[in-house]
Amino acid sequence: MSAIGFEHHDHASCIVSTLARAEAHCAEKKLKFTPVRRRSLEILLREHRALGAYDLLAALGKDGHSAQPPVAYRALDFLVSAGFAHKIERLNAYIACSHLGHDHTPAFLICRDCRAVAEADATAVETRLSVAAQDAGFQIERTVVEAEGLCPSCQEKP
Amino acid sequence: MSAIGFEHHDHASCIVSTLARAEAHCAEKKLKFTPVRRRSLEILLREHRALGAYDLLAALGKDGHSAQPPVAYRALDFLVSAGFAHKIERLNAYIACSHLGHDHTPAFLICRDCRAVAEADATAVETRLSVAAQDAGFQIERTVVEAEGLCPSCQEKP
DNA sequence: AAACGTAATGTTATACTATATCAACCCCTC
DNA sequence: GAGGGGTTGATATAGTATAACATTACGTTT
Repeated sequence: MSAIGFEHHDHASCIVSTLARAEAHCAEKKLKFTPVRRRSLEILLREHRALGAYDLLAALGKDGHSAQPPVAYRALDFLVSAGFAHKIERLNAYIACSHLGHDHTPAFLICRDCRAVAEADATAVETRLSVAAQDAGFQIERTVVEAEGLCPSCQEKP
Repeated sequence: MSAIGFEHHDHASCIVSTLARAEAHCAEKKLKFTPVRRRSLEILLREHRALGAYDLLAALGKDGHSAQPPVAYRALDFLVSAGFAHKIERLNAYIACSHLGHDHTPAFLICRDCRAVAEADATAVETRLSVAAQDAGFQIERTVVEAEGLCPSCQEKP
């Protein structure tokens, strides 16, 4: 498992290429990548951290979009259902997907100090859970795996 | 892994024995099992499902306790930190622990239809995740594992 | 027994998260 | 160019959670 999020990378090009992939995905699936939706994804990518719906809303407001809560929630719902973003249940916040385009079950590593979030792969975890759930007759549709703790840099602080 | 929650059991005796174990645990650890806290656990046990803080609050109100939100949240915080209850992040709700007394990392199976919640053991999941996180330099303190889907009885419905 | 410290509770107010509802608009198609 | 489905705009309100401070309870020290 490799975790994306605690190391540096070329952020500008990551934004551009992710937007391009999102664009392509929408074209292929006949989804409407409208201005609000596109702008919302841009904001999530640019911030590169988990944003609350109201944080997104404020950012949208700054560039002239309507700033009522449903606008943000709709955009987030779209991004999540399209697989462009994930909701972090523990934080009631949303983050751009780090593996856009790949089918995956994400696990999140959440730093309780700086709130940084890394996305890791939880496919193995989900598989294991799924088999076990079957014993109980339960049919899993979605899995939330979130670990809270300290990221590398916050472990060094006092 | 065995999941507790989707099958029938002797509910009355389960409540009594769990309360007794909680009592003993508090005595040993010098924790104060005050009336509100005890009553809150009783309510969670009796309902045997995930309750929102305001559901608990309403139930507390019915038997004369003060019914301001902080009362419920404080009681829930106590129960959770003592290990008597768990928070289901996906539902913003709380449920009495099914394995009180045993040290464990729970996983929850949440039915999206009837909202029933079963508690399973996620120790293996957590171990696996923990090792993997170490590669990223991340130190896990707490893990949330929640699976959403259909419970046995809701799979049979149309 | 009185004074003190700490933890728990009571109470008010407010912050934060999320959705219901309905009207207006856009685009596509027939 | 009329109808229909999906998106957006806007208002209102529901649901979840905590800050802040006053008060009470209780064990410990003196």
